[in-house]
Amino acid sequence: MGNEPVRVRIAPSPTGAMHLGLARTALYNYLFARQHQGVFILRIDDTDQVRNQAEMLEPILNGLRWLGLDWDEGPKKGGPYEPYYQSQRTAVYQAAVEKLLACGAAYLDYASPEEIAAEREQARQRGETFRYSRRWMAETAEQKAKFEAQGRKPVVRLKMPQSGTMVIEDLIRGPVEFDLTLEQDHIVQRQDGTFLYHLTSAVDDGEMKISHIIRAEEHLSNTPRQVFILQALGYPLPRFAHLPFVAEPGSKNKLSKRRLKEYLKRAEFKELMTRAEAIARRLNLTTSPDLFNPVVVDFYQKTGFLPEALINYLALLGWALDDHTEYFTKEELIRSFSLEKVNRAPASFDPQKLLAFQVRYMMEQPVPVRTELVLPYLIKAGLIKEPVAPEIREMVAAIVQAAGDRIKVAGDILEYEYFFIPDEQLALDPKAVQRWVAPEGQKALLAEFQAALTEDLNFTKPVIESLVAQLATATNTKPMAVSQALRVALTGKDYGFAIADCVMILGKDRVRNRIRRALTVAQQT
RNA sequence: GGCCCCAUCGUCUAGCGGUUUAGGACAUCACUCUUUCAAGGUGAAGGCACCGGUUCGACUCCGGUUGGGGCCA
Repeated sequence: MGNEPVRVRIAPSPTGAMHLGLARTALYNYLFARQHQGVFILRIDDTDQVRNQAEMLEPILNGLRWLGLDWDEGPKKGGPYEPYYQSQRTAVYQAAVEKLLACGAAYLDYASPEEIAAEREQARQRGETFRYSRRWMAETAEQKAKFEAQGRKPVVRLKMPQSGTMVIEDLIRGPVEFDLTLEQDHIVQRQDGTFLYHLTSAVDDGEMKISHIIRAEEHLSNTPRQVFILQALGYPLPRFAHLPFVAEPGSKNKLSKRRLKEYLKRAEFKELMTRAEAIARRLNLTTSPDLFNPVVVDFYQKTGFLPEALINYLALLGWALDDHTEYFTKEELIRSFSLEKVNRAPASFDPQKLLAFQVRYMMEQPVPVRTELVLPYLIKAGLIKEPVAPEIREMVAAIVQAAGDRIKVAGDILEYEYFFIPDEQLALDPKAVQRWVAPEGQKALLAEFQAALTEDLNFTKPVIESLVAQLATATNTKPMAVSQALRVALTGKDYGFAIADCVMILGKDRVRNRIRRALTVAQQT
C-alpha cells in the first residue's frame, strides 16, 4: 500500500441520532486520516429510503461538526466521487452487478424462497451446513429462457468460490482466516432491482478508492464476501481494521439507545441522567429517550459538555498510548494515534469517567470562557435577557468563579437560578428555614447582620468574611450558625458555595431584601 | 446450529517471557482539611476466567475448557 493516499470513510445510515459508537468510529477514522494527511469521507448509507431523509441525517452532520470531526468529502462538501448518498448511486451499482455477472463472479438465480428454504431444511436434516446447490442458477441465455418460461424471476447472487480459505490481514486483529466452503452465495440484487448492503458498500469503497476500512467488528464476518466483490471488480484491496464495540456498562453488549432504561439502574448512569434532567427541566426540553439519551452525542451538546472532553474520553475507549498519558488535545491524538494500539476487546462506556474528563476540561477554561459557555443556558431558561447587560455578565462571571468545579457541564449554571430570580420569588426550603432561620438565636443573628450592612459599609469579600466571624464570636456561636442562616436566607438552600461569595454576588440591596423576607417567612412558620 | 472475534482491579487500560510484591486513571472506602455543599490532601481496598503444555522462567507463547460478543442462518 506504501504510496497510496490514505482515504478513509464512515458510512452511517440516517437514523435520526448520532450514537456514541459511531462517534468513536468517526473519531478513529478522522485521526487516522489526519495523521496520514489523508482524506476523511462521509458517505450516507440511505438505501433504505427513509422519509425525511434530511431531517434524519441532520443529527449526524451536527454531531460530527460539534465534535470537530470535519469530513473532507461528502454531504454539503462534495468531492470527486459524488454523489455521496447511496440512494443516488444506483447506476453505479447496476453497472457493478452487470460486470460481476459478465465475469462470472455472480449469477442470476431463479430459485423461489420456498425452494431455498427446502434445501436449507434438507441440509439441516442431514446435519450439514447449508450451501445453495445452484440448481436454479442461469448462466446461459437458454437457461434463462427456460426459467423465465416457468414464470420465475431472478435475483443476482455472488458466485463464491467453493473451496479454499481467505485470510484477512486485519490491522487490529492480525490474520483472520475464513473457510470459503462455508460461505454462502449471497444475494447482491433483489428481484425488485434493489441492491444489498455488501454490494453497495464494497462497490463504493472501491469506487471511492478507500485505502483503509476502519469500522466496527460486527462487519468482520462479512468481510470475505466484500473482498470477493472488490477483487472480482478489479479494485485494489483496502486494508481492514475492525474496531471493538463500544459496549454497554457492565456487559459486552453493544451499547444501545433502546436499552437506556436498564442502564439507568446503574448508579453511574443515573447520576449523569439526574444532572442532565435537572438541566432539561429548566430548559423545558423533552426528556424522552428518543431525544434525550446519553447514548447519543446530541445529549452532551444539549447539556453543555465540551466536545474536547468527549473526544478525549472516546479516544481512550478502546485505545491507549501508554500506561500514563490520559489527556490529549486533538492535535496530540492525531500525532499519537495508531491502529496497532487499538484494543481488541469491547470497551464499556462509563459516564462517570466521561464526566471526570469533562470536569478537567471545564476547569481548564478561564472564567471568562466558562462564563460565555454558561450564558446561553441562562438565556434559554429565561433567567437573563439578551443582549446580556455588562453588569449581568459580571455577576454571572462571579457565580462561575465562586462555583468552581460545581459547574461541571455548562448547563449546571441553572442550579444557581436562585441568584437570578426576583428576591420576593425566592423559594425557601422549609426544612432549611426551620433549622437555620426560625430559631430565635438565628433570627437575631440575621437581624444583627442586617444592621451591620450600613450604607457606608465597605462592601468587599474580606469585610463580609470578618463580619461573619465577628458576629459569631460576639454572640458566642459557631461561624457555621451565621453562615448557614445567611445561606438559607439568601439562596433558600442550606448548601452552596462560600457565604461571602453569595453575599457579594447578590449585592447589598438584594441581601437586605432577602434577609428581610426570610425573617418574615420564618415568622409565619 | 455453523463460522468468526474476544477475555488483566467494578470500569477504561499499561504489560508485547525474567526490570512486576502486576503500573496508572475513573469509581469506591477511610482519614484529613473545612463556615454548609463541593473541591483539595493522604492513604486503603480491589485484577491476570480455568486447565494443560512449551520454557530454567509465564499475565505475556501454544492447545483446550468455560464465559461473553458478532455474523450467517
